[in-house]
Amino acid sequence: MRLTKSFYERNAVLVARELPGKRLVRCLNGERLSGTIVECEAYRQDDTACHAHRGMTQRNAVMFGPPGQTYVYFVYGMHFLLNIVAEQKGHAAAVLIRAIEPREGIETMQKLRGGGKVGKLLTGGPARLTQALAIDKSLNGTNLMDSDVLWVEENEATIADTDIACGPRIGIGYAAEPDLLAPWRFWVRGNPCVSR
DNA sequence: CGCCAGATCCACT
DNA sequence: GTGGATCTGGCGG
Repeated sequence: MRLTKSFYERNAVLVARELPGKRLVRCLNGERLSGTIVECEAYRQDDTACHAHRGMTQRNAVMFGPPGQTYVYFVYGMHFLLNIVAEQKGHAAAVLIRAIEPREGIETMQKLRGGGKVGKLLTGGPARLTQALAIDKSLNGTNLMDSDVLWVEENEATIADTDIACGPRIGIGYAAEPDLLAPWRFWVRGNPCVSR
């Protein structure tokens, strides 16, 4: 069953805490590629690590829109990163998906990644998973509640609260001290696909 | 192993 | 013009 708007419209930190264990599904040429979300991070409007903290721009506009849409952006000249917009329209917030554990379509993901990669090297890392799932800027603004190419659904197995760990976010050295230290990264304790 | 630079584009200043 | 919510391969210890 797909996650609904009521899941995404809450505080991004709460959404990020509950996304690990859910299943990210990408339908590519009729094939289901999917994996369990095992690592993600929350970003909020008044957060110096967040792209939206200086206000709306062409790039981050979707973060200011309604929840449950994707925010896909390009960094470092070669990587796409996948976020899910959270909170209500007008409150810019999103959750960066940092790692998944592959479930379906693993061979296709390996081809998309250039072959031979397994475990953490296949889908552990925000740019690795987008490459494995063929997610690029053309999917920016996708509505996860009604898209037929990308969505998030419940998994058959859930993760116990005690197996969710949290800590500071990765790669935000430019942020101010309190934001740098905020424990807004959540991951499945001990999962081999977590990026680090 | 770990460290570090290069890759390579585009939105924002 | 600058630098980034990253990854990879090459080099040195």
